[in-house]
Amino acid sequence: MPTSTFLNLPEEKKNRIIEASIDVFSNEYYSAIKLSDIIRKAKIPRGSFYQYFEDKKDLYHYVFSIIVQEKMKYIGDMIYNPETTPFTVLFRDLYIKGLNFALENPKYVMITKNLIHDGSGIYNELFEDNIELAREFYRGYINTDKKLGRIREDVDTDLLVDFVISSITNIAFDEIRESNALDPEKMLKKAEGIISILQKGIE
Amino acid sequence: MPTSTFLNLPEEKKNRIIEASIDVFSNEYYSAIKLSDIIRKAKIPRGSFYQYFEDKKDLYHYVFSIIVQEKMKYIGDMIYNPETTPFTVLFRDLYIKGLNFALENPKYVMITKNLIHDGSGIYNELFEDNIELAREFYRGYINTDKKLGRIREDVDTDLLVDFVISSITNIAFDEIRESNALDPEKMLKKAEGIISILQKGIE
DNA sequence: TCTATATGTGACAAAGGTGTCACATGGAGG
DNA sequence: CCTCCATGTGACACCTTTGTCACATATAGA
Repeated sequence: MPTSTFLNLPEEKKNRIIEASIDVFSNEYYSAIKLSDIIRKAKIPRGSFYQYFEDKKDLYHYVFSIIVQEKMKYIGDMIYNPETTPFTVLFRDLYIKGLNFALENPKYVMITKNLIHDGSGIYNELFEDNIELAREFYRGYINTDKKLGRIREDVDTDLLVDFVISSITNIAFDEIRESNALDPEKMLKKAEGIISILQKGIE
Repeated sequence: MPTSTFLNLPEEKKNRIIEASIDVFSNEYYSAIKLSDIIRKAKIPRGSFYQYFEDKKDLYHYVFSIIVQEKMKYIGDMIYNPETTPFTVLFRDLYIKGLNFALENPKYVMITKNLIHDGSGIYNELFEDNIELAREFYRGYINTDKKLGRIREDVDTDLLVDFVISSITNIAFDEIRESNALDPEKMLKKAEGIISILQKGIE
């Protein structure tokens, strides 16, 4: 948690620090991030930083929470009735929504990517809870679909959940790994292909 | 590439260095690996190391190539006729084979995991070519299956290939992330679930 | 104006790693 | 027994980063 000293800072200075952090975070994976770079970019003295945050991790948690909030705000207005909305439709809409958010905030995508591709375990620290929530969320829709006969009863719910989460995560990263940018059309096509396989199988 | 000095070393000493490297590589992601640790474990003087290898990356490439060779030897005897072997069967067998290799060599799994979860780009450096080969390999089977009517013509081949590769990779890592060990039964069940979804879809 | 408290500042010690180099050792051949 | 070359050795100089601390500055209230 940032100190109250930080929170009371003039907006301009706070933003300078947050922007600099986002910049650096999006260019380096977590373990490789150097406070010195952030301090230089934000143009604050070293001593000041330690008056605002405990250390790198503290800063990271804070900045990341800002990003999560923004994404929540963005996705938040999607409320579907499980009874009337099949899981595949929800998945598709959520995917497109996430895709748009990613396109509007490419740096956030890079940050998440750099976070996942870090060996230090910070990823689990930040995501464990969120992922469990997401799982729960999807499980509800899948189970409703099963009851309504929209999904075969013998499909393993947890497996499907994992599959969906990992697909949604990986499409963007594969895309970035290959071209270092997001091509929305390509990604959408990919997502639709996966949904189609999901629905009908390959046989 | 190791120097000839290294290659001419008595087996015992060479192995000590390789074993120490494997040990360290399996406990740290690439960027966090310290030569000092390897040197200490292998009980060789610092100066000697630099007589054998250029640097950490040189050593890593070498040790990794040994692992790849071993895996090739292990998997190598699987030759199937695409005409008579459906893709799903191949996939399943290959998966089980890979699973057994992983169970027999847990350290190698950790090394690969630490490699993937590293932000430095070493992963692409080591794998790019291999992955393209694997893609080509799968594509052949899928296309044959399409011709023989075993897979729907409108399934996107490249997508299916990516999907299969990422599944095969991720099952093990998900498993490790959760329990830090491999539970073969669980993993096999998961793979079969995915194959079943692949075949019939969820509807 | 003075004082107390909060905040700003950057030099610095400490930590921890890397690659090198001058010197040591060993064995083969004259 | 001597020489030469390959190999062994570890102290060390160098670099980079971190977190701290003594001191500077600003602001508000007495």
